[in-house]
Amino acid sequence: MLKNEKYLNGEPSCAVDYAFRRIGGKYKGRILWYLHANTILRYGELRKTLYDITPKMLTQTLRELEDDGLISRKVYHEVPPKVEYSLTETGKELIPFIDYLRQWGDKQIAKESRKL
Amino acid sequence: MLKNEKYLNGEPSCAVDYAFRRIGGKYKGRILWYLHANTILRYGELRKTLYDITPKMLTQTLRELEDDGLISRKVYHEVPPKVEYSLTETGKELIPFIDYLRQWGDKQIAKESRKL
DNA sequence: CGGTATCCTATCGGATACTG
DNA sequence: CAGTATCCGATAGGATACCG
Repeated sequence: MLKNEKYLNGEPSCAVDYAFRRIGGKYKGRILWYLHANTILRYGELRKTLYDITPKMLTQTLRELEDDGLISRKVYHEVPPKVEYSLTETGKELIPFIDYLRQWGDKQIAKESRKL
Repeated sequence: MLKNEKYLNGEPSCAVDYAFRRIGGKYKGRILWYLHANTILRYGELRKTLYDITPKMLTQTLRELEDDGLISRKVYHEVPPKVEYSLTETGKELIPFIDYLRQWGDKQIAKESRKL
């Protein structure tokens, strides 16, 4: 398990590293979580929910998640256009972990506020 | 759960974000995982295990983890010096989650290699 | 509505040399 | 052994304007 050094230069050095590369980044965790909570979200809805994201970052992040097979993108060829995002099966497998992390985060935030 | 927008400018916008900030970064996941697998590791042992990390990044990352209460640092005032790192109770709470993520990563890596 | 394009800056992380 | 210090390059992310 240790010394799992089969990947060199640029490749993940272990599965933990591999996974973190796919869900790291400033907004990926939140996007996955919000998609889980709502099943389907449109581009504009994601933008409102993530209120502090720029369109550039939102598009970029959504593309990366799509390329990594964590979300799927459904385009409706209408006017005005409509695009829906949802979790893939692979993406859904990450939800228990994100939920666990969220609970842990809540606990730490509560701890911190008690100290103030 | 959504619209958890009590944190503005610089503060985490939700617990998912909060948690990702603490375990994000290029090496944090691996460090936590290796410390769990070995219980205690010295600075040089971590450096060898993370083989691709520079001393600057290792020290910096360890300090951040320590400041966030995820690991503890024990200094032996000897010559030559000896410093041991281990997980705190709060840090240990993250292990099941990291392990889940690691298994997920392993599965994806296996999937990818089947496609090649 | 759902994006692109362009430009810019700040932070992250790397290389290397040095120290108590 | 366990770090610091300094400098530097890459890249993640932000601001703003525009487009089909």
